[in-house]
Amino acid sequence: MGYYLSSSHLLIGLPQISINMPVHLLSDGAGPPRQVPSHLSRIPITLINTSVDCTDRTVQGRVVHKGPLVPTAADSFILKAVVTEESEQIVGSINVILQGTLAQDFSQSVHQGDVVAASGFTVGKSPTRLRDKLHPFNLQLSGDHACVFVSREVPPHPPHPRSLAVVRRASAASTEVSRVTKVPKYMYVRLKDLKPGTVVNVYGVVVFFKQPFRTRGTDFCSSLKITDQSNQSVFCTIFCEKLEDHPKIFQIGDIIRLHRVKTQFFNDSIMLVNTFGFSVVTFDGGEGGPVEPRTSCQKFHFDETDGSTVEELRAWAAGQVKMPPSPLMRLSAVQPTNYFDLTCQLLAKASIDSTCTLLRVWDGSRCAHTLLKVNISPDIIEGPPSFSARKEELIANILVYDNHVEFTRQLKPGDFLRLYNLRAIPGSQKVPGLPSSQPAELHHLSFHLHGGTAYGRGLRILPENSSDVQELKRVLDLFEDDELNNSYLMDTWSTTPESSAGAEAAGGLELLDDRHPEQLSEVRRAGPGGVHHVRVQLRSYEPQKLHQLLKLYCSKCSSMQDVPDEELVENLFSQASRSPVPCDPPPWALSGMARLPPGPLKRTLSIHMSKQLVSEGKTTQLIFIMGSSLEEAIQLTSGYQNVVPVMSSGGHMTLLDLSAPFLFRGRKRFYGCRNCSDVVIKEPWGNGVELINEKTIAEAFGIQLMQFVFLMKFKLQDATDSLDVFLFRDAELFFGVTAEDAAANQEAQSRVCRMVESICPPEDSTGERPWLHLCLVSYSREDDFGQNQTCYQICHSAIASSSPDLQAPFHPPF
DNA sequence: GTTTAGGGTTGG
Repeated sequence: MGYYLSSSHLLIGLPQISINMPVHLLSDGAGPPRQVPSHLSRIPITLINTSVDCTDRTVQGRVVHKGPLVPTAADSFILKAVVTEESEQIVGSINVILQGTLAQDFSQSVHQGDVVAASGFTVGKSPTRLRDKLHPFNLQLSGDHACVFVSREVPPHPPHPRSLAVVRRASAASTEVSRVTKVPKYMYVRLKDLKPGTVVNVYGVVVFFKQPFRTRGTDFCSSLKITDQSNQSVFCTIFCEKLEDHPKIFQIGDIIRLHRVKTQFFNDSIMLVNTFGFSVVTFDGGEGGPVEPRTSCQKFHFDETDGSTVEELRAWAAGQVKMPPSPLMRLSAVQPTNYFDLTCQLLAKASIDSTCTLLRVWDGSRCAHTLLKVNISPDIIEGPPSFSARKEELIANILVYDNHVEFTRQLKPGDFLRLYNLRAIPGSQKVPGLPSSQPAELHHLSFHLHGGTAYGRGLRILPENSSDVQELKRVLDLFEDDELNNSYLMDTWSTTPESSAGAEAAGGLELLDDRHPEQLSEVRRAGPGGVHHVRVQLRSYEPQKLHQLLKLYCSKCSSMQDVPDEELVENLFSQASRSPVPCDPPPWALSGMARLPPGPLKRTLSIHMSKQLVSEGKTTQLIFIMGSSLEEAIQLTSGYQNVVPVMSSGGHMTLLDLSAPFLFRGRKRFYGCRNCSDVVIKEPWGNGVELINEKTIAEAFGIQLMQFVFLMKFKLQDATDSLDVFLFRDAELFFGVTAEDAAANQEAQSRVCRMVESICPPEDSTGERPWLHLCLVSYSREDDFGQNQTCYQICHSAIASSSPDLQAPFHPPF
């Protein structure tokens, strides 16, 4: 079936379904969206870039990730999704950013797994491309022309006849629309109103649960206890043969909806057991978060009343003091004898014997106590046998016993896990499988997942899209970043402050996540390895000269350097042209003199072009120039797509010193890393290379391409403390501008400058200093003296300005 | 047309 979503809620003259949602059913159908208007032609995701005209084009693919609906300033919304297109071994994935009512509609009506077609989009640089390794560009959908067509897989069976299903059965033979009229809704019984011997539907907040465990019968069993606004708590037992049919409960406070459970008496109280036609859906219990149903069921009823029921239960539970506290702990907080739940990533595992498996996990924080070391022969370890000394310090060895061993067999290194009711045990322990000559050391803390299911003991894999995993990944990613070992981030900032121009606009900062803010003093107390949401003002920032916040960064050796200024580059060019040593042109080159458009030549300027490219008529693709000034090289970019300045060295053609750009493309300049490049000029178009750009040229010349990055230091303050934080990893997201654009383009630079001034108006201006909602991640790094120091970075936060000036989409003028 | 379990920690 298809929907038409549009930010202006356009109906295009087709029947409307009576679902009370701002979504319009066009026609029934399965497979690829076939109701897409015929004037739209499809463009493969892999071909998307900013120089392709995307008017009347569609991008089609499957929604493999759907992010939360995030409120922004000015009462709007933003939602991010990832769409994947698979065809003939080519797989392309691209980030899709939806705004406004389109984001709301998408959030409500589109599920992960749906096939969508998007049109009316604009193409932008993806600020997360370095991190998510997805497409270098993204699709931006907002405004009246943007729309999304949705198609959903045909469910294997017709839905329950009484259900007002979001997903209706599609008939391949017919495109007739089945209208839904006056469908009876599900009735939900309050828990205190349950009567024995009835089959009911209920909603509740989970106050206790066990992950499914194997019974002596044919099924797995989930045990849980739920409560609701009637203040009654009721025990439930769910029997299902398949694990995927069991409730997906991640933590206490989750919301659960049970359909077709029967009531029965046991021990003088009423309880619930699943019965025929049973189905279950769960939701995160966090107030303000997106209402995303968790189910493996393809077809399930979900409408706007479900959304509000979940919200009501969340709000009610948030005000209940009797709700059990969460046993979740970071490793850094764990004390001897604690029982606790742990969210972590599995790094390696080893089967010790039939009753015990070792899981090596981390959560990015460091336990305050010395941890048990388990020496396991490398040949029984699945995953890396060892890690860097720095990382090993964060790894917890967890011994999993008895009934839980079976579940660990399906785990793979890299999985995100939640372990329930772990025990931290101090002192000497007999570890099974270890020779008695190697007893666990005294006073070392060991972690055990004991046998049995008491207190919900167990473990489960958490899906990557869950918010807890997303948060954990941000912490872990930071640790993995080698750049954080780079002392650059710790260098003293030598910039002298200078007064900037008056602030033009008062901006606001919007966190792409809605949490209760913490105070800076709490953040400081918490130490490294955490994610914090704060409400702060920006007291000052460094550097104050904007061009200095752009750096060149090598992802291979993690070195960072300033972008060379114009004078330095000019000098390198004039040095290279001062010694006109003759040079044998390479055998593949045609050589001659350049005509510089416009204006006369100031001196001899020799040029080299590829014979092959010239023979193919591609005369403007690539030019090598020798003896030119910087200015002349820049002029040549108007006539040639790739301009490579070269010089003669030992009779051979070579590049200028790598402090200079090795390539000019339009306004963009590309630099190579001095440490990691091994320059040999070869034909970049060999081996069937069709495209000539900075990547293919760098590869052919043995150059390690450097990236433009932003790096700033902010001093944040609130009523309790002040804190120095870096803006680095998520800086492009923060500014909504890529560093590469800012490097090539004055307009982008001034945009960033205005944004910084809007959140930190100069002292002498009348502008008020806005309060900013920011997400901070804390991590530990070693300083030059071997001391661990806690650092902070702004993550996952973006400027959402109310100023029209800043809000206008940015289009590079070329 | 319904067996299984029916929360509650000491254990390597």
